[in-house]
Amino acid sequence: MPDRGQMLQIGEVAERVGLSLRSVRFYEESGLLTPAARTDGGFRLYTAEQVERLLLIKRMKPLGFSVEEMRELLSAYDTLERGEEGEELAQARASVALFAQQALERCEELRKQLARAEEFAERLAKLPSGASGER
Amino acid sequence: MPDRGQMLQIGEVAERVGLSLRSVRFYEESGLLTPAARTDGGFRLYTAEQVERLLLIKRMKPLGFSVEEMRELLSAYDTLERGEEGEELAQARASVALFAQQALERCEELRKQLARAEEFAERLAKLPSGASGER
DNA sequence: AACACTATCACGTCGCGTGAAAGTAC
DNA sequence: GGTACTTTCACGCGACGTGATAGTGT
Repeated sequence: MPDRGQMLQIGEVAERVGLSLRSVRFYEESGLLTPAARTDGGFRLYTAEQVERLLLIKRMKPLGFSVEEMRELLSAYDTLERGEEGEELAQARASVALFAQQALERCEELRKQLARAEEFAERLAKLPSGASGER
Repeated sequence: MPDRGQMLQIGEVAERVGLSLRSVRFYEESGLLTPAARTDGGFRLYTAEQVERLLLIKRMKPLGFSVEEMRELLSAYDTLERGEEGEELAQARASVALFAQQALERCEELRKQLARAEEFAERLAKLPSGASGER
């Protein structure tokens, strides 16, 4: 049981991670992380590890994984970190490997999108000076 | 009035552009483009120019502009292409310039996201072989 | 007792997805 | 007259945003 002096309320957490309060609560509703504790009054309290977990979630977002997919991955991740064995371990490894491959594919997609976006942005930037001669 | 032999129905258009039928209709609902004509039975008919316009919309999407913002930009774009003058022209140019700058900023954001995503994907890929020694 | 912070509903938004039921084109 | 394509509702969804109203912490 961590000391409450070490723990952060949702506001501090949200600011450090760069998420809205609503998002943090939403991820909790969705089963991605539960605050380690609550104050007597009911305020959520988070450990440093949970802040890390939120950062991980935030890094996953650009890859376009759904909340459900994140939950799966985080669950497998947890299984690995807890040092499970046998069937559980094998499944977790398989799951993580699958996500890793998908992640690489989505990075590829992101690169394409970025390329198209850059092209578009440049064409836009070139336009306003002389407008009529464009095709 | 273009010849209907030259024009395409929504299915063909969607396939060429790579959007769903629903998306094409949605962009119409949102005021981004109106089909050039309809058949007697009510089928939407699109010109080649409108296909181009849809491609433009599709290229804007990765930059994260809202439909309302797209409408603004397309409107300004149209003003430039129609060779307006005076006040209208000035406003349109200003608008396009603003969007151009925002587009560049969002490209910058996209690059950052991609970088974080790549880092994440790599870490994921390295994980499943040896799991316990991780941080 | 003032003040910022937080709690839980619960409805709103945006960009479509997904039928359903009917009409159209060839 | 079959069948592939299209039409208009209209509700659903994901990932939060946005109040409203009330309780908490110092």
